[in-house]
Amino acid sequence: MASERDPLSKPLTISSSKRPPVSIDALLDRVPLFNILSRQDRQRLLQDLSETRYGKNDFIFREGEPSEYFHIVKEGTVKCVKSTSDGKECTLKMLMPGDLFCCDAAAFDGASHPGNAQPMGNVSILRMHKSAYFSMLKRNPDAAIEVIKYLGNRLHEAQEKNKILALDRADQRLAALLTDLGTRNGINERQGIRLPMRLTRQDMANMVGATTETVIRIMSRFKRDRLISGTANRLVILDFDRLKTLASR
Amino acid sequence: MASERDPLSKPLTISSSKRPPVSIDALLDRVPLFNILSRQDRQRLLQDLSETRYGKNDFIFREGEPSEYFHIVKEGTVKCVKSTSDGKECTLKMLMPGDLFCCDAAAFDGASHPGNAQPMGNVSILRMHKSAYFSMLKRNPDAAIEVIKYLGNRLHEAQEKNKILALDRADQRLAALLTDLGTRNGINERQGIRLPMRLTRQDMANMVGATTETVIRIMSRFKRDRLISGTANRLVILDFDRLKTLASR
DNA sequence: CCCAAAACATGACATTGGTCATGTTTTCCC
DNA sequence: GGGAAAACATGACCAATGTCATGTTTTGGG
Repeated sequence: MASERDPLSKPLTISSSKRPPVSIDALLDRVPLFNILSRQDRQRLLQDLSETRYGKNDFIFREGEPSEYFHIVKEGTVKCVKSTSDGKECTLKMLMPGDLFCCDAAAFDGASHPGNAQPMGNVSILRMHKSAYFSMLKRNPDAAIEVIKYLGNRLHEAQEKNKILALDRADQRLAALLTDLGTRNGINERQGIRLPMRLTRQDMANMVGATTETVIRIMSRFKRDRLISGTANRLVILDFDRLKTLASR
Repeated sequence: MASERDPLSKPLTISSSKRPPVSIDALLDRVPLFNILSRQDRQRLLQDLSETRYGKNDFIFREGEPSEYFHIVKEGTVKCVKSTSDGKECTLKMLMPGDLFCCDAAAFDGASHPGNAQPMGNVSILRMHKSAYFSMLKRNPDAAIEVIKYLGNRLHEAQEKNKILALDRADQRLAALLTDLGTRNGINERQGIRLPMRLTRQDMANMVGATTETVIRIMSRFKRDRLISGTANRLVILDFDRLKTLASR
């Protein structure tokens, strides 16, 4: 189920140590929002985009900071995180190359970021000031409609996750996370579907609303049952179908 | 905190038995999306909008049905529900007069509804075929930007709810629900803030991801602690601040 | 106004998952 | 390649919440 994504996601994924250079043009080609722009508008756009690199412990932005820019992930993985005063964290979404963020309301009125954006490893981000973004949308109703579609999809995702958090057990939530990541980003290998991003038990715990210990216990069970293998750096789904069945009861 | 909403929400809220007639124009005045349209476009819009009434046990649409229309709540309350094969339900959102739904991707490509839309009592819904909606957005980039803002807000709401479901205890989730409803829709009265919609323990359970019994127990405790009073038909928040503190630890 | 249905309530018990403690393995950086 | 830090692992215990059973109160339609 992930095979049709391979040729696209491979060159944009940060691999172990060496990272092939990615042109901005090659990225924009893959993003529907930019594909529909006229040649002229797309040239103008390139003027307004700037690229920034971040490392493991940086913040792209923090919760509460004013939201001034529209962002696109160019390389690497970015996580959207909310945290509580007592140190607990909840990872809302992992953004992959081509994903947009802050394409919404906060970019227009004076609102602030509702959560942190943090790199998972080395990432490269394109950004554009909201005024340039805003005027691009005004010139291109079709682009605005692409943003509406994108936001609609993100909303449905968030609502689906709501349902899972509200109704499912921890093992089902974890199975849903793994099959989702496998479907979106997995790379087919002989043994199964490999997840291309580093993902610790702690990372998973933050994504499914459970403690690290609980996730470790469940992953140990999954490993005993030959559903998965490996740890953070090399996580492979051995039996996608059985995992999927567990997730959707 | 709810006082500034009173003059607006009162005439549009379905009251106990008699419901004052509401003109479509009066509703559209309050919806940012329509306020920015030219007089001419707004006239055209009125041609394309049709009104439908639904009662307690109807479905406005069901999960899986093709998504053909853009909707606006005119009167009453609509709930967005997802359910599982084994009969459990999760209420994602309560929509009030002026709220939009299906303003997203599903309205453009051939996608289907990701959940049910069900009335909570008698409601009146305006709808517009996606082709008319689509062309209105193309003619009015500003309208498209309003939709982007609206969807952005809905996404933030959904993400905030994600965080609450992932990290908070049932009593905190319930306190968060009550203060949220109180802030958005509450009506100030002598004893406290009354919630204007009928809301059973079961309804609340479906909104916070808990069982009816758990919600009954927590509500009994809240009642003993003089945080709230009343049941479904007349629910009053007696101590908003304490409830808010409980919610946000 | 009456009565059936829905909503609310409460207890006993089972299960899930959190907490804390302690130990092993893996990773990664110098 | 060696050592500290991070990640993984497991047990004991307990708090939170689900499940099931049973009973009372409230509501709303005829």
